[in-house]
Amino acid sequence: MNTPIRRNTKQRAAISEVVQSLSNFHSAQDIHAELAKRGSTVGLSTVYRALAAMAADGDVDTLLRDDGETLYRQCADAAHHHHLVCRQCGATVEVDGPTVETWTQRIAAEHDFDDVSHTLEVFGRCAQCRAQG
Amino acid sequence: MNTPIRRNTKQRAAISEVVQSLSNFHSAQDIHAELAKRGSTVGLSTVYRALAAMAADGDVDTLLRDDGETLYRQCADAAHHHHLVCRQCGATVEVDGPTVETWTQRIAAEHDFDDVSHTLEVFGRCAQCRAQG
DNA sequence: ACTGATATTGACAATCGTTTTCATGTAGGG
DNA sequence: CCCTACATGAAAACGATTGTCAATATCAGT
Repeated sequence: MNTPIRRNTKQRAAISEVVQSLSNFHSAQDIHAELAKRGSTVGLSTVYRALAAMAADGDVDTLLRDDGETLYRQCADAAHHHHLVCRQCGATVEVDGPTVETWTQRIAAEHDFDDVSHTLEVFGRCAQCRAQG
Repeated sequence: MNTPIRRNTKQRAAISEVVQSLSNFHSAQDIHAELAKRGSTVGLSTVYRALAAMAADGDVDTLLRDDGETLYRQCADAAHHHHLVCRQCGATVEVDGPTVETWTQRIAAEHDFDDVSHTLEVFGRCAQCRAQG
């Protein structure tokens, strides 16, 4: 049950590079397509595996879309934070929520729950998209 | 583009009954299986369609699991609320979060976002499961 | 550098939840 | 009772993700 040692490969470097160059959240398939567009021949399975590993290491953030598709994003802050995402253009703002964190703790304590974690995402329409209509 | 009129059928009644009898969150497949166990022959597609309709009408709450599977639950309170779910046994507590609601509004306003909504779920381990180890 | 143990890759098949298709059944207003 | 839309169910289609497995590449130790 020991975690396998992680190796540095061209493929992972390429994937990492693409994820960094893309702002906002993108699916594994998106990233694979972008990779292909740039001439890379990385396999789709590899993209999935690399992204999963990066997410496990906390190098990228994940977001579950309504339809169940998983989206990945390179975040500026490695610490725990949440996202404010524009429903239309996908523009993403990283937000810190100390209020929410303490609220979560309190709720858990009140109901005698242990080892708590939470998921929180905020969706809306950004100023730019609103201006356009 | 007008919403179709909703009809009352035996199938939907059966599905509704099962959902009510099951506490906590369950997948469409779970519900279909439970239906079968009780002698009903409702088709899987029908279960999916009925649950989607019920969710659209706000009659049941939905929860997206990490692996993308959608879970459904009959909630006591029809109003907006969140859930504190035990990771182990699935026990669910409905919690109200005025703090979170106002925080969300503030964050959205600060970044000039419009028409905001949010998803928030809290996971943990309940007292009972902790006692068992 | 060479080597060996082992992590990684990629093409493809398999899985699995969910949606669609379409012919048939049925609710419910007139 | 009769329409006419909506609903059903079986099966096929779908789409994201994961597994398989032989070939390959990484890297620590020599």
